[in-house]
Amino acid sequence: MTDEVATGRVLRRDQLAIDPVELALSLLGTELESRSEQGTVRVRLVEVEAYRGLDDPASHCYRGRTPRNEVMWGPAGHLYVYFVYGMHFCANVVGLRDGEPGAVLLRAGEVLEGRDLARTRRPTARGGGLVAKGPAVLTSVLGLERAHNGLDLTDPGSPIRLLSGEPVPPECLRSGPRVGVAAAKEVPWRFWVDGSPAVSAYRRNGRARPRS
DNA sequence: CAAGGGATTGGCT
DNA sequence: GCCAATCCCTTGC
Repeated sequence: MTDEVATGRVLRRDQLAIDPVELALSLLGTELESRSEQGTVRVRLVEVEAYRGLDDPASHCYRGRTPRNEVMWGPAGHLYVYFVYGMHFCANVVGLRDGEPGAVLLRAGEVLEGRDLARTRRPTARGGGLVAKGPAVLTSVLGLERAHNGLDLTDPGSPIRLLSGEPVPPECLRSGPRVGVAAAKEVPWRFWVDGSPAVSAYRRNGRARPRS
């Protein structure tokens, strides 16, 4: 292996096999690294949302096990990728609570490495390749698609890995309702890093609202 | 097997 | 602010 880990170490499965709400918070500040023939893109995660299995009407696995949500039943630390709106992919890190399915949607990140490749993969995104703002932009920038579903992020040899990154100062942590979720819209399971340019605009009723 | 709608985005009004 | 793009999964008949 000639690769070098850019920042921190690859996270272990036992660090991820926790309640998705807790996992969501702990994923802020970690880094997701994608390596391919095209090159490497590495992002610092700054916005995530928890989806917690059988109790959560907004979760994909709320109604039980199906072919699509299979990966959400574990093991933890694997990548759950799904296709939405006929054109976008979204990516999650699988977490568990007492053996119940769950996952954390990755909504946004700051591009730390591979800006040019990021821009090539998502030319229309604003930010000139420096930010991945929105879950579908994030997957595009990292080159994630259907084939990556189920991939183990804790395997050091995996093309997609989760790295420990730098801790986020506690005073920068924020939480609020999840974006674009019709069910359980008051549940504050969206977590983000205050002040990051990559974080989505606050939304209500599924639409963007101007900042006051 | 048909139909509804979705954890979105970017462009246009 | 509004809406089209565009596929697939899930549900229900």
